[in-house]
Amino acid sequence: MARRVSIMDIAARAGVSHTTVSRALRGHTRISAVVRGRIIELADQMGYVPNAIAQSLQQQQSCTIGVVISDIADPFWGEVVKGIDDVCTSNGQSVLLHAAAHDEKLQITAIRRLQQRRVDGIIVVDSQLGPSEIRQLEASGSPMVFINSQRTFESSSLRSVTIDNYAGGAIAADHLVALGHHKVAYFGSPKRPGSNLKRSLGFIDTLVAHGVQRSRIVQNECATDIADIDGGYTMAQALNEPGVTAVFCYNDAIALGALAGFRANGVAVPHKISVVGFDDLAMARYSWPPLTTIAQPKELLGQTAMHNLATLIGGASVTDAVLVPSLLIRDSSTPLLKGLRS
Amino acid sequence: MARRVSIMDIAARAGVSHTTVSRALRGHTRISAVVRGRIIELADQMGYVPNAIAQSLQQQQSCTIGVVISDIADPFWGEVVKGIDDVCTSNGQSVLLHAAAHDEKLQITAIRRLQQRRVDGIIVVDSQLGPSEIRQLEASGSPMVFINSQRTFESSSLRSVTIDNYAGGAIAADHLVALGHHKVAYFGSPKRPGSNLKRSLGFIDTLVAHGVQRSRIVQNECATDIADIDGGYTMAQALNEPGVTAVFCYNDAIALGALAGFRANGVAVPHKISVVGFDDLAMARYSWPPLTTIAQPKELLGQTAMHNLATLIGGASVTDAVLVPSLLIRDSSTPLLKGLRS
DNA sequence: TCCGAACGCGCACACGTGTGCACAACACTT
DNA sequence: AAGTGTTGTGCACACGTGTGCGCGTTCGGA
Repeated sequence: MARRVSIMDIAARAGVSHTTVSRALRGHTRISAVVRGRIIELADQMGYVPNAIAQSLQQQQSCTIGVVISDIADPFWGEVVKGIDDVCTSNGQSVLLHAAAHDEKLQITAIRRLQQRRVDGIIVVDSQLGPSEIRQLEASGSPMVFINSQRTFESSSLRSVTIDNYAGGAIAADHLVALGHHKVAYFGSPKRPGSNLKRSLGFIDTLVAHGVQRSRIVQNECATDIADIDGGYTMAQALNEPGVTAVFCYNDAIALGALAGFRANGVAVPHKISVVGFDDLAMARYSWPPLTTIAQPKELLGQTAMHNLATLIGGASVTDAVLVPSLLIRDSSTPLLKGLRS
Repeated sequence: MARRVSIMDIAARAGVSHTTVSRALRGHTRISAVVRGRIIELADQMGYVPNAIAQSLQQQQSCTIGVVISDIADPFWGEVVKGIDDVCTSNGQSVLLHAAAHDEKLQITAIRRLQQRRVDGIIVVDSQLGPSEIRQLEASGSPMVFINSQRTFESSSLRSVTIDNYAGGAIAADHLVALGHHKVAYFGSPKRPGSNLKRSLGFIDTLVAHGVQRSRIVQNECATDIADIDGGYTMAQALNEPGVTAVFCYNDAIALGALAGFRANGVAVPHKISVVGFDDLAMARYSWPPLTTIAQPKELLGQTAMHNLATLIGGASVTDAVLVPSLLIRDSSTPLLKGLRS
C-alpha cells in the first residue's frame, strides 16, 4: 500500500483546508465555483485516488460483502458467485472471498476474519455449521444470508436462500414414473446431509405416492472423501441390482460420473438405464448422452441472496427465499421399453 | 458495520489507557502479567473483534489482494482462483474479487476500485488490456501480476505468469504426428488473441517441421459472441474438409463441444477423427470419449502468481514465470488406420 | 445606513488502532 | 545515600476522511 496523495496534499497546493477539498470533491453545495474547479483539476492532475479505508473508518461501513464458500473451483458455486458479484458491483460494493472447505472450524475462522475486516454482511455458501456455531453467529450481529444451507434459522439477522430440494426430487420421480420406470435407484452425497435428505425424500415419497413399492427403490451413497464425479463413477460401476432401469442422482457431477461408469460397464444409457441429474451444469448439455436434469437457477440464487442481504443491511427484514427447480429433459432418460420390464 | 467494542471500551472497563490494551493484546513485552491477564479476559468476555480497517489505516497496508477476473463461473479460472486463495489464506491475506468481462473499460474500472480500497497488490487474470492502459497502470505504482495475459511487460512492478502456449501447441503436434495423422485442423478462439496465436503457431510450426504440408492444416475460429463450448459444437458440425483426421482445440471447452458436434454429425471420435484439447478441466476425464488434452497446472498457476506478487509487494523483484504444460493421453486420440489414409 | 439572511470557508473533532517518547516507580549496585 | 538500570504505563500523535458548528464576508431590502 504505497503512500499516495491525500486531500491534505491537495489542500496544501490549493491553499485551502482539507475540509474544503473534501466538500468540493463530494459535490457539496456552498463551495464557490472557482475553488471547486481548481480543486477538481488539481486532484486529477496529482493523480488523487480516494482512500476507501479511511472512508470506511469514518462512515462506519465498508461497502464490502464477505463470501464464504466451500469450493470456488466447483462450477456450480462459480455461477452462484457470479450472481452475487453482479448485484454487488451494481450496488457499488466489493466481494471479499474466503474459501473454507467442508469444515466447520475453517468456516468459522473465515467468518471471523471477515468480521475483523468489518464487512457489511456475509453470504455463506453451502454451510456445514451446526446449531452451536449458529448461536455463536447470531450473537455476533452481522447480517448473514446462507445459500443452500443444510439448516434453517430463527434469528432475524440470519436468513437463507435455498432451492426447494424436496420439490426437485418429486419432479424427478414424476418424470421417471411418467416414462414407465418402476424400479429405480438414488445416488446420494452424504457430504450435504440436509439437501441430500430432502431430494431423496421428495423422490421416494413421490414414487411411493405413484404406487412404486419401497423395496424397488435402491439407495446408494458415495464415499465422503472423494469428489462427486468420482463417486458417481464408482456407484454406477458397483450398482448390481437387477431390474433397476433408472437412476436419480443428487447432482450433475455424480450423474456425469455415473454416465462414464455405466459406459465402462457396457450398460447403455438411456436404453438400458435412464439417468437424471440435478443442477444443470454448463457441461450437462454436452455430455453423452446429453443429461436430463433438474435445473437450478444458479445465478438467480446468488442474486437473490445478495438482494436479501442488502435489505437486511438496510435494517429491513426479509423472509427466507425458496426458489423452484425445473425439469430439463434431454437424452439420458427415455421411456421404459416393454421388453425390459421385470 | 454495526458499532462494536473497541480497545477504548476495554480500557475504560480495565481502568487503563487504550495504549496498554493495545500492547497487551499484541503480546508486547513490558506489560505486567496481571494487567495483561485481566485485559485478555475482559476482551474475550466483551466479545472484542479487532478492527482491521483501523489497523490498515494505521499500518498503511491492507493485507488484501485484488483479483480481477473475466469470468468467475469458468471452471478453469475457478481452479486458478483456488490456487490464489490458498496462498493468500496461509499468508494471512484476503482476496477482493472483481469480475470484469472481456472488456478493457470494465477491467480498468475494476482495477481503479481495488486501488481505492488500497489493496497491497493486484492479480489480473486473462487480461485484455492494450498498451496505453498498461502504461497508465505502470504509473499507478501498484504491484501487479498478470496470469495468462495476452501481452508482456517491461515495468518492474508489472509481472506475468503464463503457460508456455507455444510449447503446448508443439506437444499436441508431436502427439498427432506420432499417431500418423497428416491432415489436421485447429479450432481457435479469437477472444484470446495472444494465447490463441501462440498455441496455433506452436502447433503449425511443429507440424511443418515434421513434414506436414501447410495446405493440409485447416484453421477455424469460433464466433466471438458465443461460449467456447457452443463454438466447438458449431465448428465441428461445420467442418467440411475431406481427409481431416485430427483436430487440436484451443481449449477443453471447445474440445468438449466438438465431441458433441461430431457425434451429432455421426462422425465417430476417435475412429474417424481424433480430438485433442487444452487445459485438462475436471470434466475432461469423464467426457465420451475421455479427452486427450494438454494439461495446464491450474492451481500452480494461481499459487505462483500469488507468490510472485508477495515478493513484489515485499520490495524484491521477480522474473516472469513460464510454466510448462504436459500431454495427457486418454481415448479421444488414436493412431490413424491405414485404411483411412487419404 | 443598518440589519438579517445567505454564502464560503476553517476549526476541531470523530472513527479505531499502533507507537515514539517521557515519566514514575522500583530494584540493584557502588 | 546516591546513582544507574529496568519495568510498567500514559500522553500525544499519526493514518485519511467526513461533518457540526461557528465565524467572517457579502448581499439585499427597508
